[in-house]
Amino acid sequence: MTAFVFHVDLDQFLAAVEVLRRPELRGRPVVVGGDGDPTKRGVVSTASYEARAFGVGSGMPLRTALRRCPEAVFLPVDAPLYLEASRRVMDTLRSFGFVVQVMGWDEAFVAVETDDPQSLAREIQRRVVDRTELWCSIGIGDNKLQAKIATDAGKPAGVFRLTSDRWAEWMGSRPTDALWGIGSKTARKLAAIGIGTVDELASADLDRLRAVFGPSTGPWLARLARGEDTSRVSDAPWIPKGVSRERTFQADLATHDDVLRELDRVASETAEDVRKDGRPAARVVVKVRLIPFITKTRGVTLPAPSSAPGDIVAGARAALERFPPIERPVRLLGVRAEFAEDDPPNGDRGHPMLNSPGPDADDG
DNA sequence: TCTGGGGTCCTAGGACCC
DNA sequence: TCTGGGGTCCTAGGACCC
Repeated sequence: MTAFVFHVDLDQFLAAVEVLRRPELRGRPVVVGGDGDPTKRGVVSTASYEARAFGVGSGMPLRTALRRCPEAVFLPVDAPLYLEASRRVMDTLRSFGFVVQVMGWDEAFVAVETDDPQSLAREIQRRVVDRTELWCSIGIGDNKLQAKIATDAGKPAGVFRLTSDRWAEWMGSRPTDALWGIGSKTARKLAAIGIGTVDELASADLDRLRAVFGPSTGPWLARLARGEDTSRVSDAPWIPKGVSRERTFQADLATHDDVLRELDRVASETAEDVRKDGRPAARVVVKVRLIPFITKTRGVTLPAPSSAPGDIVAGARAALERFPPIERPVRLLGVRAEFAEDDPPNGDRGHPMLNSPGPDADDG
């Protein structure tokens, strides 16, 4: 028996769940996002494959999606529905007896032991379809990073293996942002120092990377490019560090009174989440997005950690006063409450999503 | 094309201390 | 005159992910 990591990712998850509820939508372009009104501010959460054929994709403004595919069916995000479908999928994955790490509504890592990973992956897919009527794709890797990247190559409804023996051949000539953790900004920064491909990053000079990206991030980028990841698949319960609420307004806020009124509303929602959590908040951070899409944050540490809604709202007002005078229309307000740190800080910092042991924790 | 909402972690710079 | 050398904490911003 050999250990592998599987990455299981539901295909067009939100759209697929909507089609189960309304079978007449099958085969039609379906776009899930915002409150379902494509003339409002909002973005696409999931587009069905039929909609993708029109150039509609995740993260795209709904107004753009409407222009590209006027005949699409636009639906609001129905979180409770997807959460329930997700729970059934995750329960199905756990029914195999392996450790399952849930990564969101529609994906999970599974730590498996098998002599035939392809067959096991097909078996998992089959059981998920039988129990939930939802199709997933499965990436097979020696670690989470490899498995995560493998999944996309198998979509839809596929199985793809990207283990260490195949890494360099499959990834080497791809652009650096094909790696999980490198986005457009980092890719551009890498390109500026002559690193365009995964191969080039894998063999890049570490001191150079340290100088440009910092002592921790630099070497980590090189490890990513080599397909290295020592983090474990963990089913430990997730404990949020804070809670936040934010609102983009359909019409920008023009007056200070409007801003104050809406800030109180958003802060009250955050306060309600704090109350539900049960832990007191230690710090409150306000986010303001101005026209044209300029985002600033200011925060305050509360005099003492508190769960009282009045204290959260007062903290938000105090944070707002730390901004320079707001002289442009406001398109978004957000309020985040951070809980007091009970545990000592984790010295094993790694990738946000990989939860890896970090730069100093192993041989590198 | 005019860009949601909810998160996490890393980095840099200033304050402060010895 | 030309300004130590750390260490830690706090804050704002950047980047990324689902």
